[in-house]
Amino acid sequence: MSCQIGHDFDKKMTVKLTEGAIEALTKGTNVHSPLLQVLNIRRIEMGSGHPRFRLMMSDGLHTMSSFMLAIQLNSLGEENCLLPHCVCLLKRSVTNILKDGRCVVIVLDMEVVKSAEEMGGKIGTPTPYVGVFSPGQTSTPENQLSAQSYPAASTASPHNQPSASSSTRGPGGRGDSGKKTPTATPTTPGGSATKVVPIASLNLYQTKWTIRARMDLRAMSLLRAPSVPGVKSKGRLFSFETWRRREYEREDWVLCSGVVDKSGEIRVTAFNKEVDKFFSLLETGKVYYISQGKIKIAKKQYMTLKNNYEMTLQRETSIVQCEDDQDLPMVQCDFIPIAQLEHKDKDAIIDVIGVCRSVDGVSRITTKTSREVYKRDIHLMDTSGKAVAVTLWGEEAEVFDGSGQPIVAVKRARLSDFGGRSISALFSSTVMVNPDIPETHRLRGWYDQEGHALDGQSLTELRPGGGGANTCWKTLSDVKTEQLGQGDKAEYFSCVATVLFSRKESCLYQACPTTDCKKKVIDQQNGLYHCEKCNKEFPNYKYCLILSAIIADFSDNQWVTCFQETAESILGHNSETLGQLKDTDEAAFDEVFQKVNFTTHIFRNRVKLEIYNDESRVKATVMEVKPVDHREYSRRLISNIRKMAA
DNA sequence: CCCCCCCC
Repeated sequence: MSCQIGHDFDKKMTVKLTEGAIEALTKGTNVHSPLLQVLNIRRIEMGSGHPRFRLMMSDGLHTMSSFMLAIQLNSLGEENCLLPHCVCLLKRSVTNILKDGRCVVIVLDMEVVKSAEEMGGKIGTPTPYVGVFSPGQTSTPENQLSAQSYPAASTASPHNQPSASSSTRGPGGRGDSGKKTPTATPTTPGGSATKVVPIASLNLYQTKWTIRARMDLRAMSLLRAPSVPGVKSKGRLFSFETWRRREYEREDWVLCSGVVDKSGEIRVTAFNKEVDKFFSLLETGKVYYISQGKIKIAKKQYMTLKNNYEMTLQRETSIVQCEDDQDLPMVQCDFIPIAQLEHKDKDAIIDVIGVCRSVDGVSRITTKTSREVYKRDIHLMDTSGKAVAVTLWGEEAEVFDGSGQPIVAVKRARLSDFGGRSISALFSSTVMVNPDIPETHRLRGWYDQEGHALDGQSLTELRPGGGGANTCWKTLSDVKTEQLGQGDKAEYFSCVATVLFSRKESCLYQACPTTDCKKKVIDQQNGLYHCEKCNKEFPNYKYCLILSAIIADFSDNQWVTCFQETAESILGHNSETLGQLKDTDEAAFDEVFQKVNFTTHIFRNRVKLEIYNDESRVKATVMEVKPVDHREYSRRLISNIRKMAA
């Protein structure tokens, strides 16, 4: 049947919606990418959590208003892409049947194919769908769904028929029965309510249990693994927040979290379908009833939570929010004062908290197994005046922002003996920036009042000269007295130095226009330029830089050569702009070089003995130019003074 | 069903 269009034939589009799709979605039968029309959209504020968008959709035959946008699609709602009457392709969704039989379709991926404007009106005369609900239910599900209840509850599977509503009862015997909401009454799919048991009592043999536990989603991590049959993939670590920002992708997903109650904690893992189903329903720090999870023995080597078992979510698993959760503890940390780390064993799993007083740069390293990974050390100090380096990995290292000296807590990190004592964040660690706990406020007050003035003694021994682990700090006179770079191979050092002079003459050259080729071209005097490296002729060239400069610190000065990137960052302009200035505005070009004088930077230099016409001399090339971090620089100077005084 | 936490 073709769709019916309204009265205004000349303005409206003809679109055939997927009639019967709503019935199929609620029944959990297969329906492939149905075309649906948005009839209404409503934003629901969720208090502390993300707002949620609820949609009334039509398939031309029926309407249903319990479509929810998964949080990762919130931008569609926020950016007004889903206006009433637009037509959408529902690419991925998951249907959840609530305890009382109401049905919620979580929209995981959806594309607007016709805008509201193009459509102009409602297609056909769809009627509210009432098909699958329990006998005796008189009203349509949409007017019963409350903002409080729908995101909290999700039953086992899309195919689970909502027959349990009449036989549900509370988890019995707990102190929460008085204020129970309808969502806080978990049942198994069979309809039998199960007893709430402590996490510590979970075992391999009993399957009819319900736990009531706080979701420690801050510990949630996701592995995304390309599904290549027969190939065990390494996967990749994502932080919870980062995943939320990502577009949903058709890949294998694994989700880990911890849940805790008074008796203990257990690791919870979900895979693909269950990730789809539960991920956008769960919130950090909320309490849920969980039943019908699969209990397995945890592998020792990956056991960082205090439990010999772990749980995998499966098709039958039910997770239902418990609103009345005051009695359950928040996720506990057992912080060890940094000073005491000296006495702890290597490889101990510990919780640590401190002021992040400095942050090293992010670096990309190659592991023994040729894996590339980001790494970043941050330095935490606590009221003991002791400090320690904490290594963050992967995306966490990449995005970490230490501005404003935040309080950083790391739960379940591993103590390492590298450099004396240091700490490494693990897959199962939780890194919290300014967590809202008393320790944070105590440390903040201490640091702002007195701690900031402390030099702080680090348990992590830095390499001679201080600074970052890889940084070899030298004064310019050290470089000469130590005869750095005079051997066979090049040597590298860093210094804080000031530009005294930079040579504007012949700093620009005509280079091959090919991307990544910086070879000087030969002007053929016929309008063409030849690149010997690419062995090609071009009608054009680009400007590149070789800048000679004198840099100086208090001890000495040094001629250095800067190539493209470092020259650009010293001069503060890109080579193309400089080339144009040189050709069009000589005075402005000169001024650039004037302004560069007496600017101070961190230089990382390469020194190597080079031989020209039987004469050898050390040539210094600038590899990297960075702004001076005065706080860190001062600390290093103080530390050097101490060493000299000692 | 993941499972790796790496490097200096």
